[in-house]
Amino acid sequence: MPELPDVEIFRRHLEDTSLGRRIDDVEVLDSRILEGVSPKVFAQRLRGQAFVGTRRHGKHLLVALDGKAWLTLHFGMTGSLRHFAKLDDQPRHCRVRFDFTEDGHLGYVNVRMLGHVGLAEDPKAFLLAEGLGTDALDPAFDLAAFKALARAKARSKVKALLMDQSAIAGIGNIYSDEILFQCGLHPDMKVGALDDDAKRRLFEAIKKVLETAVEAGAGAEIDVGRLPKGFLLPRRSEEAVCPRCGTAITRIKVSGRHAYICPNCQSRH
DNA sequence: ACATTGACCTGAGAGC
DNA sequence: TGCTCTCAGGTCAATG
Repeated sequence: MPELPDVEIFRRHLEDTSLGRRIDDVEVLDSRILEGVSPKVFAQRLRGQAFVGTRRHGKHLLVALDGKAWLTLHFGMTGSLRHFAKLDDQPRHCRVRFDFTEDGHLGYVNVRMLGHVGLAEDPKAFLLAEGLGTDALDPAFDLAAFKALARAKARSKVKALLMDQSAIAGIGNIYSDEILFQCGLHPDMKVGALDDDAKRRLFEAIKKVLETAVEAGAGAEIDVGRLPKGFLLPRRSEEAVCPRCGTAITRIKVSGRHAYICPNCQSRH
């Protein structure tokens, strides 16, 4: 679930429900999710602080506290964020719970525990240490920047480049498939084999697909029913057919991950 | 410099 | 009902 669009939606959910709220207490329900800090210190540092701002970079969410620290959140494959009113409503697999002095609780939920929650002094230094490339939706990431990346990563497969967080931050398995489907490129292609027009189409698909997915997530999560009809995303199965040409969708393995493609629409040229 | 594999975790769903 | 197997939207380390 949590690729850039999902994390952006979590960010907005936090802004809508929890910004300006003061933390009365913090409950760490599973300490394995914490990175670089003990539950005791984590709770001590947060108690009495308020959430005053948010920042997303790729799949990472950072939350500013009115002290100088930042809360850092990464969601792995199954993480999410949910505000709830009463303790009775605490979602399953809630690993960290922020209890506000008023207006309920914010839960960091994560089934598979692949993800981390921590504290950072300085967001820039934190992102640098994580080794992340530019955020895929950052306006500074433009066609020229993408072409420069493509030159540097000419020997990678296109799907691997899209998912490489040190190159472009925010795209994972699902959205890399969607982007490649939308611009008609085969995931197995070498980046170096893309001509100028293919690079431009790929770059435009990155922006378009991610923006469209964020728009489809006005609620707390992406509603696949609100995605355009031409999206592959709701059709990730081998029983599905291409929304464009009706050819059977197939599953192949690329760079160690399963990719769903339309063998008719996605060419190697 | 790249791809591949397995490990980290838990739960859902399929098949028996 | 319950067992076993496979799979999953992320990342990291080890290996080829």
